[in-house]
Amino acid sequence: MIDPNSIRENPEAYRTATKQKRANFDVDSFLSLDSDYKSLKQEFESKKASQNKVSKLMPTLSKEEQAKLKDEMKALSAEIKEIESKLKEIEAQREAMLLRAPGIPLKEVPEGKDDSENKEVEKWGDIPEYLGKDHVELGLALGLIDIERGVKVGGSKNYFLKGDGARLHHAVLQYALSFLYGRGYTVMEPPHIVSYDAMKGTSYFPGGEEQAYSLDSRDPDKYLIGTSEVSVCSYHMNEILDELPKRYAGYSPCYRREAGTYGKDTHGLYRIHQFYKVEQVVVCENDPDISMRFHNELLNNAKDFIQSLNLPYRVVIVCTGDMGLGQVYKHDIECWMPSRNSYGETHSCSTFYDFQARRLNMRYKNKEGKLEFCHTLNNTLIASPRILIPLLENNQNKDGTIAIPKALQPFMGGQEVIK
RNA sequence: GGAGAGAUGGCCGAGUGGUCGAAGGCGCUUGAUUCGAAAUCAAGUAUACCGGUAACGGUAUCGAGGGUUCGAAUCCCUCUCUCUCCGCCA
Repeated sequence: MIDPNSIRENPEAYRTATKQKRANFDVDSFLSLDSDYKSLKQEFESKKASQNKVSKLMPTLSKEEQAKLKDEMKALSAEIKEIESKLKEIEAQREAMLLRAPGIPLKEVPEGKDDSENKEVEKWGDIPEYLGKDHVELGLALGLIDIERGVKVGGSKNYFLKGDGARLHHAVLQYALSFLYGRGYTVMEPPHIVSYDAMKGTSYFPGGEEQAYSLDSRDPDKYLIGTSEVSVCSYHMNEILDELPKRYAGYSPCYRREAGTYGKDTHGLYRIHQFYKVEQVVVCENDPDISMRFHNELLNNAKDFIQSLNLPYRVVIVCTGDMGLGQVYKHDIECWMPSRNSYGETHSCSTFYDFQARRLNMRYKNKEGKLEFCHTLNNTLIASPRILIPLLENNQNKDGTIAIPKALQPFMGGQEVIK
């Protein structure tokens, strides 16, 4: 959520951001509604003030005087009620608009229409010779992945992992949790089913309803999370935090409807309805420098982690048109996926400033003792099974076996090879 | 799923129609006392928004929403959540 004052003070910046992000927001209709809202509210408050004044006087008066006043006050009361209902209506409209107002991208963010205009800023690792088998073939041959049966049981975009495939999947997740624990992050096992408020607070709703599974028939207002960011950020909803920063490692399954993606990335484990993710979440002070520091920390954690798995990757800075509504600064990390003959997105590192914290009503006392909204950030540490694509494909051997990266071996009982 | 009890400030807890943003206590802050501390005493101690340079004034907020009333923390309705008992259950 955007501070309405900030829109009043700097409408042009919001016009630009709205265009850049193709947000469903109109600065000028907001401003006009906002001014209606303000004047109506003032009218309401002054009428209410005179009513309160009389109410306080009432018990000191005689019966006759009271009766006389009551008749007068009846009219005022009716008037106030009418204004109040109008005010409520306009307030709701204003709130709905405000929820769709975009965060303004930092000056570092390149201008661009979509992901094709993201800019590569870093490249790491040598791309190995591709031996020709993709993860689906490898998975089938070694009994690691069974997509056909996944579809039989759960419909399209479903899968089974089995045997060493399932073990590798758990190993990489377990390793990720240990890794973040070692860097001072608090491991969180959060709710997978959340309320509308949590979805709204993290800015998935309104707007992202199509992408979320809803349990609506028997449990209205309950949704499956698409990332533990939703639960973990909402952990401090409506709270005043007395200790910052907070570093969390959220671990959860992620459920995504992937509506509108039919025919896109149909092959293998790239785009699926259910996966697991270890997510980094930071809540920190309301300060651009501090946010930037944490953005780099989160990005570095992810880079260090992939490097320890020895997966070639590149980092791109995400352009204006490919950013989410609330994000002001964002990098993606893409790992090399031989079967796609390209880098594929595996990580997404976002800085929100106070966009989510305002929606979540998550505050802290700053040095002057004043309450301020926190800043929030998040980044993937690892998402699996998508990460199995580069993991299997880049590590395949000529004899059809797969080398397990050194860092994962302890989490596979010391096993070095999948065969 | 059935039956009952409850939700008040940072915390505990009083408050069944008016002068209640809310007693009292705890906690916290400041001052007095003390060599210092404890104890004691005194004062202060919610948030948001609007107006004002400020002092200050106004409005809202007692789980959420609606209703009754000139006036609601207090009465009525709906919902959410918590607790206890019963049933079911990994």
